Amino acid sequence: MIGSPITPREKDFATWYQDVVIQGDMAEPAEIVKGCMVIKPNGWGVWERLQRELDDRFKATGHENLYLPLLIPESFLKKEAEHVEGFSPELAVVTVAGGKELEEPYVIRPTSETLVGHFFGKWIQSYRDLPLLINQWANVMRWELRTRMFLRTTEFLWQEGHTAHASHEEALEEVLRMLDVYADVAENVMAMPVIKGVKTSSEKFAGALRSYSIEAMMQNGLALQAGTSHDLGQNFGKAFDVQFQSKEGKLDYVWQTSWGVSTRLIGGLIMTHSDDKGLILPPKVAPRKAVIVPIYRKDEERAQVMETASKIARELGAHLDAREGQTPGAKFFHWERRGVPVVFELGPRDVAAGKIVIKRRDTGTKEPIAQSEAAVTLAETLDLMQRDLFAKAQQRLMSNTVLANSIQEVEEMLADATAEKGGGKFVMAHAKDAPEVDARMKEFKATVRNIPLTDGYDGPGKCIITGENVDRRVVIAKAY
RNA sequence: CGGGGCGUAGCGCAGCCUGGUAGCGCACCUGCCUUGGGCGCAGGGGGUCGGGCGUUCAAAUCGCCCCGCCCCGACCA
Repeated sequence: MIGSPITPREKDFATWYQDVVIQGDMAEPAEIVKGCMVIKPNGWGVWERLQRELDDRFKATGHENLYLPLLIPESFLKKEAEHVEGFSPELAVVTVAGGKELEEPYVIRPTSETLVGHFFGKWIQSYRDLPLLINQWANVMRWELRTRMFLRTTEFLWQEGHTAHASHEEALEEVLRMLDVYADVAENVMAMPVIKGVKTSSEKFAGALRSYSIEAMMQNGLALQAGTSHDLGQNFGKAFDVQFQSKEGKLDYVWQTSWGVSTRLIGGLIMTHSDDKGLILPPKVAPRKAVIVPIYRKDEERAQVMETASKIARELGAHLDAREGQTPGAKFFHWERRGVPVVFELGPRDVAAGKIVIKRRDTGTKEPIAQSEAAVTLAETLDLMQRDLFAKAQQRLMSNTVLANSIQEVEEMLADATAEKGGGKFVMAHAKDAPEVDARMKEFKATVRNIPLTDGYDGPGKCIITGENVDRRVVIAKAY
């Protein structure tokens, strides 16, 4: 329950994560619905902020929101061979409705490429209809065998962007543009450093030509795919007969893209910043940036403290914790585990001196400041905390990234890494995008996370499995 | 689907082996007292013991069946 101790990261990282989610009042398992969760107000508040940051950027890049049905005719999924093969194991299917067996079952959307294909076919006739840039905020369902709150649940929330273009070049630009948007939000809003890259063929989205991802490193060194952007080529255009007439009067299939991030981001956020005391939220995503805890003994002290506290709370837009019957100590713990970036303490001594104590969640540092400077100091502190959190995460990413020049080295470096015990690393090695390479990695439960878009190392080299030349090192890690 | 664990008050658990009609901590309610890092004291409310069947004078406890949840693995954003 809320108020219970939090398992230290050292002892068991996976349990720590669960504890932080629950103690931080972010979410709880929906015990009555297998694999699903209840996202509580503190967690939903973070999602709302992420949504806004993302949505603003989608609009700024010319996209419009719409909404498509939750149910998809089963036959739609089957139109793209690779797509149906990839998704069929995890589909939930509606076969009975209104008390009758349906003639054709509906699948609950696992993603909407097929519906989009159908409607794009209706909406697109000529090159004048292109590019078509849409996005949907929705829930999707994938029947996962193993779930973890935020990281993988049966039902989850996301946005899925879908676009159609007249040329492959233009589509590819879109794919990379949106990957940049994701990296921007991850790094500058969530303070979570990521590596942009291309997925290997065996890890790509079912039905795509190529998939791109941003990969983040959690505190246990495991990788988390935090966002994906797909170059769908003409695969869905052909499957759903989405043709347009070019300026020259020729018919051609459209070039499509799709891209998405989900509530999984919140899991990444938690595993990037939080500590053994609970949640730590970067100021830009925190539903409550600052809370004031009043301290008093007698009634006359209470009156004075509360008057000053509510005045400052109004000025700062901070939340005043005016709950009666709770000691200040209990309140400090309460806000600490919920990840509030800044907590102010205001007692009789401070009121008398015209001061207030400001405390930072991430560092735990506490200092008295003049009340008149509270607003400025708060703004500075939030700004500094945002940057410090990013710097700290980036430092961790760098110090846990290692180079390897043989498959044995890679295997050794990742041998002890698990979600519970930690010890994960990003191992940079030369490796080809080939099935035998992925298969070899799988033997020790690692994967090629992606092939970075920019080479931060020593350029070309020989693949550690096939010996063939490849032009850069790839990210190999164990992942969620 | 395989391996492990667990279902007893809102939450966390004890009781079960050795049957006798349910208890502890936290939370909650009332009063007093306290308040600069989880206050204290006193009193109080709250239970189909996951479900079904069976054994028995008697089942939380023994037996059989079922259901659910969590963790670990195989699949995956």
